[in-house]
Amino acid sequence: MLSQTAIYALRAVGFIAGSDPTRPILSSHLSEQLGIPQNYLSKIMHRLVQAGFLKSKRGTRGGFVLARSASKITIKDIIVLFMNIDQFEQCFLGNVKCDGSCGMHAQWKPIMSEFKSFINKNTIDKLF
Amino acid sequence: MLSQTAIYALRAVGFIAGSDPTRPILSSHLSEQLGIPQNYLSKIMHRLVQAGFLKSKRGTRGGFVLARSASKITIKDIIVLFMNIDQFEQCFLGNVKCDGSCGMHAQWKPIMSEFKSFINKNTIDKLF
DNA sequence: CTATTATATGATTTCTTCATGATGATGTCA
DNA sequence: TGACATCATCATGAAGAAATCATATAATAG
Repeated sequence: MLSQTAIYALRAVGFIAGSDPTRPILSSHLSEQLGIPQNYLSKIMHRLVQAGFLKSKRGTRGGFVLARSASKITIKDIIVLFMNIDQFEQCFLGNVKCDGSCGMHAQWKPIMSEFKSFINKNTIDKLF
Repeated sequence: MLSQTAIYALRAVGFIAGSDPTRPILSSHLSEQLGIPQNYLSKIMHRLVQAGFLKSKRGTRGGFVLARSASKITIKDIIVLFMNIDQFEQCFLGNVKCDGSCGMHAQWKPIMSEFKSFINKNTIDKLF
């Protein structure tokens, strides 16, 4: 459902959201606590900074902090950075523009609606 | 959600289930109609034969037919052949053995339950 | 028996995702 | 200033999924 990378990103952001906001979190600390390969995580963090969800600070007492309130960042915001969200619009057998004629449509649509609503309404302060 | 290969397999099986059962379906015909690379499909078909869902016949008037009634083959039966179904048991952030303590568990579980029930109760005669 | 029609299958290539290692750049503090 | 801490970036590699190529094998028709 989610790519490994998206999962890593959500875990990392969630961890930061659950920490003392006055203390930057080290990339190495995240890596250790969450079991994410350090260098790989480093790139993920960088993308999160560039996208404006985190702020990074180098040097002593550096690390990562949230760039905005955790309750203002949805799970979906993070997911779209790391995976193609079009797949959530597809019908069961991968048809992007299913007009409802496929036999599964009526049953499949509500399941995906639930999922989309789930990632849309939940913010990262609920992750931990 | 589903791997490309699983989607191909379901489309192929669904197509056969919707065809005249007295006439074997050619692999080349499936490939054309469903837009699946021929040689790749050939291997998928072979796995379906080995697993007992299809019967194959070579030579003139050969092709593939269902080995048993379409209403006796669930979508899940096909899926498990082509992807690891464990991922459907995971909690939202990939934790296989989430004890319910994660913040998302209560919301996530019913969504996955719906999905699992969906693939379990629907048979391939409903695919077309 | 042989030409034709099909499926079967192994080897190889390509693409993407995930991961690692080494090095560069920058901020802090004594 | 200089040592160190920390993020940033580059370049490479490993693994799996997807796709392709080439060829083998089998059944049928005539």
